[in-house]
Amino acid sequence: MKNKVKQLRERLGLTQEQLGELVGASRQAINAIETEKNEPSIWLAYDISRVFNKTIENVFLFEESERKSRSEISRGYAYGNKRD
Amino acid sequence: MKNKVKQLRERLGLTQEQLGELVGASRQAINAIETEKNEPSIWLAYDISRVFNKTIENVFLFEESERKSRSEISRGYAYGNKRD
DNA sequence: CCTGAATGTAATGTTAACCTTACATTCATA
DNA sequence: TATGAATGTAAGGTTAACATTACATTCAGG
Repeated sequence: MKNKVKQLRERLGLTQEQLGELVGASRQAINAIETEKNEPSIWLAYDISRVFNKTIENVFLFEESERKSRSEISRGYAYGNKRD
Repeated sequence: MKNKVKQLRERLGLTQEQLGELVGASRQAINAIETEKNEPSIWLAYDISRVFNKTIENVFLFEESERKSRSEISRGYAYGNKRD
């Protein structure tokens, strides 16, 4: 899954290890996400996005990404729904 | 993790099974999320939120939730960051 | 060129989110 | 009250996201 973690981390002058400490994850877990080898758990995605003061959707780019091991999923069932 | 899936699903008149079909998950997976037995993967959380035309953070309530098996994590490192 | 810090990656093990199957319970309605 | 649909839940299996440890590579400073 594409994401902006590396870019945002470097903007804050953090190493992978420092970011890992901030979110309670290992350096390797951060690295695997940045290099798109792993997809983060929802909590790790949330914690990372909080470090950057962004939403999950603004750090992890679902639209531009491909799902690893599943086929096509319908999008936008509630297209008329105007609530956030 | 607390979430609004049941409430939003019923608002659309969907069954757990129908929502599962829309997002490519089993009925039991939807049920486990609604009853807070499982935390969704990031993709399942995303797909569910798209059905409801909402953001992940508006369907899954991290702030009000407790993490299942981890301790305290620092929040808001980049507190001065005004970008979304 | 050294040297250390940062990064990339591999191996191995654990755990939880999924799956399928199956059965019990709740609930609306005929 | 019967009956079917929806929901809740349990058991057993698979898989991927983690952890830890270890080693190789890259890169900036002295």
